[in-house]
Amino acid sequence: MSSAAKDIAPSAPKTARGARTRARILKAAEDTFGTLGYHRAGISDITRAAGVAQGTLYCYFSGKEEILRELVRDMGHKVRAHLAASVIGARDRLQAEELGLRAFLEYVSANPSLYRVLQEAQFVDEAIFREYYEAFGRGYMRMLADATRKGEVRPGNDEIRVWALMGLSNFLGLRFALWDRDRSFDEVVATISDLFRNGLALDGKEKA
Amino acid sequence: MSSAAKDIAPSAPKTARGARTRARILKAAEDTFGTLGYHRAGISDITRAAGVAQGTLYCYFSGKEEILRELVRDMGHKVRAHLAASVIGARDRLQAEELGLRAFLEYVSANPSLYRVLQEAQFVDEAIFREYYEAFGRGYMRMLADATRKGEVRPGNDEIRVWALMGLSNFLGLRFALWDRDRSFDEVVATISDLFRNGLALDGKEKA
DNA sequence: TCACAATATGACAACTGAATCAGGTTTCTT
DNA sequence: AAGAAACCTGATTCAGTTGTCATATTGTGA
Repeated sequence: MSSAAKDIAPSAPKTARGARTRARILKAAEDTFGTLGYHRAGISDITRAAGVAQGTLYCYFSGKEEILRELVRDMGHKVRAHLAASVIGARDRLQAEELGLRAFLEYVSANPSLYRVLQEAQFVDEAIFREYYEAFGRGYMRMLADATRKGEVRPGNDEIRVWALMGLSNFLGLRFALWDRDRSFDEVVATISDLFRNGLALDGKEKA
Repeated sequence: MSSAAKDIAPSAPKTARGARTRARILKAAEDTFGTLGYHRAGISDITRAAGVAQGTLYCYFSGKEEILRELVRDMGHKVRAHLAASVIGARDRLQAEELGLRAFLEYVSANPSLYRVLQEAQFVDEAIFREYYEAFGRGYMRMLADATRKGEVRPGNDEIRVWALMGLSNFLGLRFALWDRDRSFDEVVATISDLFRNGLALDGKEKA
């Protein structure tokens, strides 16, 4: 595991051309991982899709794993930006949840590759996977705490809630955005909104 | 892809010894996949752990993938049995959810390997992965429908709810049972129970 | 225009790990 | 105890992969 040159990341591109090539490789890797999966995808599949030679890939990445890490980091930024933009102007936390869930479903639907890449990263480099969800969770917890202070949300253990909410979104995205779009996003959002507003139980709140 | 002998599953063991060996291989594969992951685990790792030769594995399985499939099927039965047993005697659906979530967390904690195997199966054979959750979901939907009829649960789109609930459990298991046991299961169950009984919102039900 | 630094090439050496199969061992039956 | 059937072995094969490197190309500043 202490090989000589393997872990040393190649230097960053120094010209615009290099930056462009690096980006092309990254995009090609995203597509290739997305369709073939991380393990089935070979370096040659990626470079062929990018239209570069095998060796070129190693000018910018130390190997397949580093590409995956880069992709996951990238995805973290993009998803968070997309969701953050989507909830601007929400009246309250509950409406923000609706907007956020819809935006997430739309994002997954439009970016199936990145979604798969993230899930597969769990088994390639668990640290980067955890980092993604922990970063996501931190932001989410801050929003819940704010909402609680404003009296929009009942007090509770927000860390647990946040993991529950992330899991919920994750599976809804998998089932209703990635696998089969046999339910409208409206329907999904409405159902979950009802859960957040009223719970599952039929009888009223225990404490008003 | 139409190779001659590859897809033909080897015959089932015909003696007790064969059955024992097959079981040993399966158990070794579970452990090996659990610690190394499906892809990092080699056939030789599995056979070494089982204390058999490489070739022996092919007496009972057509290859690595079939072992994974077998393991996922196995896990489906075991988890469902464990959860079904855990909710016997529940007063109502809400209490059943509490008991079920706790049993799930306990199961994950006690069987980290099988949990990881299931998640990785998503990228090795998506069909078997879907099958697992769809089977799970069907049973779950039936229970929700019953509970709705009994007036324990508000009417709603149970298919969507079930996927949300499965995702929620999945992430809570990952974070609080598999990764870090830094919160008691009591705390997790109580938080989710509150969500199911009262929702997230502070103000009361829209319709009493 | 020339020099030279960055970028790109692609054949290939080195390696990996799944699957095979000819032959040995154990267990059962009569 | 002999014979047969089931079971097990593990060195070897082989298809496929990664990462290397000597060489070629491109673009830029003096």
